[in-house]
Formats: sequence, structure tokens, C-alpha cells
Amino acid sequence: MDPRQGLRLLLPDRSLDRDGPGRPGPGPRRPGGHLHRGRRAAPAGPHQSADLRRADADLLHVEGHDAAPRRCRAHRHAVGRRPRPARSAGGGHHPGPGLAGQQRGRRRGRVHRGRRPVSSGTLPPAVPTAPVRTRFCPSPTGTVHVGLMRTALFNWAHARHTGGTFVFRIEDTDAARDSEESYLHLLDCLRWLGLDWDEGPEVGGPHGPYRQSERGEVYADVAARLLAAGHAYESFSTNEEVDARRRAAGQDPKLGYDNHDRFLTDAQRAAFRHEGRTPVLRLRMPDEDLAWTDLVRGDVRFAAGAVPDFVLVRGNGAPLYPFVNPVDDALMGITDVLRGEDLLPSTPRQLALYAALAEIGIGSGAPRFGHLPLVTGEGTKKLSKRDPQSNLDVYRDRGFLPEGFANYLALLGWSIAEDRDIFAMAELVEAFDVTRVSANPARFDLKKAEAINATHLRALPVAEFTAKVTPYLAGAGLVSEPPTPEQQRVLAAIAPMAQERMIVLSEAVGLLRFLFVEDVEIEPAAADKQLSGADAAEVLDAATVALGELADWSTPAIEGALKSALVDGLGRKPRQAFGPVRVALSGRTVSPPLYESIEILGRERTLARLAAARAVTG
RNA sequence: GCCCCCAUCGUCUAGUGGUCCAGGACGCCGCCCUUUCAAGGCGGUAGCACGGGUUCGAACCCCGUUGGGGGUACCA
Repeated sequence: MDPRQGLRLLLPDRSLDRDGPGRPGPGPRRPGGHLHRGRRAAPAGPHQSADLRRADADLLHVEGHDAAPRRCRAHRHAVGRRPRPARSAGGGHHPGPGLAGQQRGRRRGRVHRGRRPVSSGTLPPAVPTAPVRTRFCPSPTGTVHVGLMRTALFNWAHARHTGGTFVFRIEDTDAARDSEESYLHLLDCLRWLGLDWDEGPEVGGPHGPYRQSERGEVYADVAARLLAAGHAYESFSTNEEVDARRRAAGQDPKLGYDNHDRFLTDAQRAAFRHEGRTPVLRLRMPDEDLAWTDLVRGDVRFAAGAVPDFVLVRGNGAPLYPFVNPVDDALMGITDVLRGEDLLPSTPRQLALYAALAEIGIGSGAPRFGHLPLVTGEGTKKLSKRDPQSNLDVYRDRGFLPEGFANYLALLGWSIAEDRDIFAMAELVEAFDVTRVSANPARFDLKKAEAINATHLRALPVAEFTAKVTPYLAGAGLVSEPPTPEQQRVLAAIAPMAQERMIVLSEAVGLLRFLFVEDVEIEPAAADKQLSGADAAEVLDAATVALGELADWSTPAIEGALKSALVDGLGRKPRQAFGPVRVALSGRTVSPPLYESIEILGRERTLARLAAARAVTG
């Protein structure tokens, strides 16, 4: 391993210089990383001694718990977190290597003191190394869930913050539900949010392919080796049989599979086959507690025997998620798994699998886990994929800014500081610390998301705002693409005023339509409110006269003329004076500032609309 | 049922034994500004689930209760 690698980690994270908001660059490249990767390279040829592997694993897990620049903070956590001893009894241990400190009952993982020394003569000094490798591994089924993107964002931020690597992998093992369209959409969404990946689809990398549908041989090979090594076994029981056995034993059938087929004889297996049965492959769960120190939850423990042997491969040979996910993580050298809390109960199974894999020479044991809080909807329940509010497209289409939406997403379980919640992607990267992620479920609050986005929208340079708004106007047929010089002029004039009264980009269509059409359509409600009655007619007539005579068509002159005609001349309160005019010109009760709008609109259209509105008043 | 996770304003959170009669943000309410709507400024409303314990001292540590949630597939 390259000693410079350790040095690198002591230096400030350079990625910030390059990763401006919204345009993050590729992750930092470390010369040492390749070396490291190379040694743990797939497909798991046991071309290194078990000792070396084990030592490597220790290094990964003991030293990898933190990167040097964050030592102080991590230390603070280590001392400060409330101790939380495991709930269940039993002295079991972690199946994989790297459990130093696990029994110490620290909350928030990071245990640095009292680490056991790395005792290997063949490895470099014990400088914190093992660069973080996180991954995002969605399955391309249907819409993209905002909670899913929060998970992606946190994995990305964790990798970027630590100068690690962000891997993108597609878990398309369910042919019935996956689609190419969803796959492409996923890539698009990730890019839209500003999350770039260092390895994965369309980017490549040393551990490819990154789509599980293309990795069938890998899984078949691993499954065969697990079977040969005795970690997995063929199971012929049907659900009905398991059920019946549970009932016969006076147990709740909901307990699930009973490990009945663990020790079938060759003859029994042959007999089942003869019946025409095809076996599933199950992992033999260890007879020990399964525990880990969760990056966001502290110690979590499942009692031995609580988790039955689970299915790795279907009867038809198709590998299942609980199998392929850890296999790929191991093969791809993933060090940190940040995922939703809904997956927490499956962690013991994964732990057992990682251990079995390590024993047959694949990977180096379990990664660190951090289980992120669930994102809930209106009530207290997990935001359903069926709920329209969960669909990222809804927010994209409405014209949320990527940086605004990412900002809000980051707030779902994390906070940057005590008195601040507006920040850019680069600031998120700089400050993100996964151990400071909250364990509480987080409600998706549209109002707050909008408020955050509005702040980002207002902060945009006007030119950028204009450029972002233009496609929405073009999409509504209000301007051509690109806008004509005249449209450009109008846009430039109105943009600053539009910018500060919008929440999302799509609102520009309704707000600015009146400036880009010949005749305005007056909203019925607006007409009811402002154009009914003789008063409105009087106001419109006076405005028509005042503006018709106006020599200098400028905002100040328009203001002067209107005020003297309506407020002074008619004695109207400003509210009553300008309401009908506003509706006549914009068709709505809400518009950009009136005088400026009139100037932009021009004399001809202004007078025509006053006349049209006058006709409506009757 | 069983296993696991969680518990501070309506919502998201800060809080790591004294500096907290608990801070920020969104929302809501009021005022100012004002040609509408916003924006902006100022102010206000509202919370440590409960019971024990440890301690000189508990939002914070421990135990329990209650409540909420997740999981419990040959889905992912």
C-alpha cells in the first residue's frame, strides 16, 4: 500500500475546490487506491494467504473507522455518546473480522481508544488508511422515491467528505419489475441532483459490470462455492410444509422457515429431486448473536437463532437480493453501507453472509453500516412509493432547483449547524458527518422544502435565474427556444422582479404569461373581484385616458400618471385604484409590480387590454 | 405474535451531566414596509411522553411503562 495514501488523508479535502454547487466533479483519485483495490480484486481468487487477508481486514475495519482529519470529532463522539449495551443477552460475536471495540457499548460507532494493534509484519504501518467506499444500489422499478434520493445523497456526501469513492450499482435482479426506462431515469435523477459517481454505469470502473443483470456468472460461481464449503445448503421444503411443521410443534407459523433441511442426506435430496422438486439455496446461519455498531444507531444486536436460514438462490436459479447485495459489496470493496432503516432487520443475515464469503476468500468481512431514518409522509408511516409526494419527478417538473431540493433532502435526518439550514452542495460535503445523522424518522414537509428552494431561487444570479426559467416559458409556448431578442429583452427586464416572488421555476409560466401574449385571458375569479361594478369601469376609463396621453412611457412616468389620475383624480385608495388595472393587464390579481409591467407591456397592448377589460365590466 | 428501531415546539432539528425557566428553521399569528402577491424587517405562539433510579445537579446516563414505526417472501 502506498504510504502517501495515509498522508493524503491528513490533508484538507481538495474536492471542495472543484465541486462547486451543482457541478460536482469526479471524485479524487488516489494512487494508493488502485493498489488496494487490486489486491482485493474480484472474482475472489484466493491468491493471497488467509493471514494476509485477515490482516488486511483488520486494517480495514480497525483503522478504517475514521479518516485522520476527523479524528478529533470522532474522538468526541467516542467519549460523549451514551453507552448503550446490547439488549439481548449472550456473548456472541461479530461474524466478520474487525470487531474491535464492539463490546464496549459505545453509541455512534467510532471507537478509537484501546484499539488493538495491527499485528502484521507484511503490512504498512498502522496509519489510518482504507479509504471509504460507499455505494448506491437502487433497483430500477418505477418512480424514483425521494427517500431513495436522500439515501443516495448521504452516501455520496459521505464519500466526498472523506475523499472516498462513490459507487453506483444497479440491482436489477427482478426481471419482472425492472425496466430499462426506469434504469435510465435513475441515472438522470442522480445527475440532476448533482450526484456524480466514480464507478458504475456509463462510467465503468475496476469492479464492473455494475448492473446485476450482467453479473449472473459471478453469483452462480459464488453460490456454488458457498454450497461446496458448507455455508449454504439445498432446501426442498415448501412453505406449506414449513407451516405445517410449525403448527405441529405448537409454534406460530409466522416464525417462518425452521432450518429443517440443514442436514438432509444425499439420499433424501435425491428423493426430493425424484419427486420433481427443485431446491432453493439457503445460508446456514451461525449459532451466535449477530451484532454490529451502527454508524447512526450505536450497537445493535440480534440473538442467535432469531433469524432463520434464508434463501440465497431461488429454485429456478435466480439469485435474490439478500445474496447478491452483500456479494457485490464484498467484491466491490464497499466499506460503508448507508441505507434505510427498513433494511435494518436484514442486517444480521448480511453479516452472516459476509462472514461466510470472507471464509471462502471473497471480500474481507462486513462493512460498517449506518441505518438512516425513514422518510415519512403526512402521518407517521413510511412515505409510500404509491404516494405522489414520494415521486422525485413531481419536484423536478415543478421546477425545484437541484441544489434547493438536495438542501432540503439533507435536512431529513441531518443538520449542518445549530442556527443554519441553507447551504450549498460544497458546504454539505464539507460538513457531512454520518455519525451525526439523527435516528428519528423524518417527515417530508413540502412547505419547508418549498421555503428552502425559494431561498436558493432568490440567491441565483439573475442571468442564471433567467436561463433556468426560459425552458418553462418555452414549454408553455410563451417564448421560442431560444427566445427572440425582443423576448430576451422582456425576460431580462422582468426577471429580477419575478425571481423574488416565486418558489419554483414553473410558476414563471403563470406569473409572466401576460407579457408574452397578445391578448390576455382574464381569470374569472380575478374578474369577479376587480372588474365587476361601476367603480372598476370608472378606474379603467381614467387609466385609459391617463396612459393614452402619456408622452414618456417609462415606469416613473406611468406611476405618476396613474397615481394622479386614480388616487388624486378619483380619490381612490391605492388598493382600489390599482386592482382593476392589474387584472386588466395581467388577467390575475397577483402579478409582478404594476408600473414596471406596464412599461414592458408597451402602450399598444396596455390600452388594448384596458379596453377589453372595460368591455367586460359592462 | 415474534424480532428490531425510535421518542425535544404542529413539523425538521440543536442539545453529548451544570453555561437550558431548552436554541434555530418551516408553519402559524401580529406589526412595519407597500400598487397586488411576494420578498424583507421586527415581534409572538409552541416542546424535553410518563414513572422510577444514579447524581450535589438529568432533556442528556440506567431501568421500566406507554406510544409510534419498521421487519417478519423463492420482492428489492
